[in-house]
Amino acid sequence: MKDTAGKLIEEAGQLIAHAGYNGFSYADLAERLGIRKPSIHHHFPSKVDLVIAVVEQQRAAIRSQIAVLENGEPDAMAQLLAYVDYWKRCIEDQSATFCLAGVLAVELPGLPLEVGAAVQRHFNDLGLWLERVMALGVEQGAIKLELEPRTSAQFFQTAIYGAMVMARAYGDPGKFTFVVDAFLARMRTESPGENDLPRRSRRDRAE
Amino acid sequence: MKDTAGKLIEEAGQLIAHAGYNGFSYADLAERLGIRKPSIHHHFPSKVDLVIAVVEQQRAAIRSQIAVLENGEPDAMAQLLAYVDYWKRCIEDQSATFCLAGVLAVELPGLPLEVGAAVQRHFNDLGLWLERVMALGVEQGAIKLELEPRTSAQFFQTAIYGAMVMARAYGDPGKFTFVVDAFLARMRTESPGENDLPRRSRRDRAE
DNA sequence: CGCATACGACCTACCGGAAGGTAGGCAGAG
DNA sequence: CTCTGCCTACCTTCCGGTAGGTCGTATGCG
Repeated sequence: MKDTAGKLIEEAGQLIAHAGYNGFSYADLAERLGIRKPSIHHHFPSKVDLVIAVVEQQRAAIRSQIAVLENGEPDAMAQLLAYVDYWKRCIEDQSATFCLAGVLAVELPGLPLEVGAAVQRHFNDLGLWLERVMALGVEQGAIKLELEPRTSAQFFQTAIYGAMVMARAYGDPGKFTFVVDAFLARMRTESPGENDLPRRSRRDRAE
Repeated sequence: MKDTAGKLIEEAGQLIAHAGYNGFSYADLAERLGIRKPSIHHHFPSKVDLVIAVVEQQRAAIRSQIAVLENGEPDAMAQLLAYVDYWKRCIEDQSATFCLAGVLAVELPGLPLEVGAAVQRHFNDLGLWLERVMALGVEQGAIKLELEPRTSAQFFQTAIYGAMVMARAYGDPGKFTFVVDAFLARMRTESPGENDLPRRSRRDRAE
């Protein structure tokens, strides 16, 4: 039910997550939408415009999701799990096997400057939110934190993106879940089972 | 003092690490070497051949470095630190701001199959070595390991590549060192100085 | 030794196709 | 009557790759 511009952003996002900025063309995109190549220019004058729109849309989506979590979910660990579960689902059901901003970040030195700037804004948003969640989690006693919230947040972000690289490199989506779960286990306070929080179930299924 | 084929592999490696497979061309490469574009085909018939050669050369270099470490350095933690220090130096002095196989891994779904296979071989080599080192480290009591060596190795690899993504995304090479050090700190046995094993010297120098 | 041959490394010139992008037109809805 | 959304036709530039030639050196051999 989306308009063409929206579909363009959506499809472009998938293509970027698949093979990066230089890995897709207006021709690919046009074919997916069932329109002609120059029609894309009507919505996005240049490829740079399009890709920036894609990143900014992703950023907006995440920001609004963060807002929902921060307003509706008081528990820090539950917020983190919601975020992690989102990516677990995306990666395991193949609907998105990598964060598109992550792909762009890796090829960032070769990207147009404005695209790079948008990517950095995305990472900043995410990093700042994680910092808030970490601080909250320590306060709540759900997260053990021998380090400062800032450090833990960066560490967590590293684990997420590193796990995506691993899943790609080994061609095994399960690797993401496996690695991220191992990380979460270490981050929790000791003996999480005896905590005040209900835990859904065991997912640690051997790989 | 390298021959042209060697220079091509070296320069291509830098270009790939910079912007990925689709982010460089034979024209770029020719300009760097000061030769004409078609001359490259004399050494590497196709771009796929060239890139595979680059990955395989990198892989061979790492394999031989691993062999040196495993024969000459009995201490597991010291082996890990040597590996980490290598990347710290490369990233902080900007001589290589990302593992080229890592860049290729991220865009793997859009790569020629043979290139993807070479990239996976590289990751396998690295993963298997890390597994051996982890097992050795636990045996030596230098690494605390509530998880199996296999899991810890994957976790470590995740941290390395995740930290590279972070350094790129935030445009800050220091982030790599920062995050990796935080990871190493968590991985070590508590108060490593009071262990049963003699440790050569303190290398934990704060960042 | 002199000389032919062969080969490696590079060159110029060129190809078909795909890249991102432009110009201008046409149909339908407000 | 205009504006939006799409079209066809076309442009320039760059892509990876080919064909074929030149030069220098190394080798084989009478």
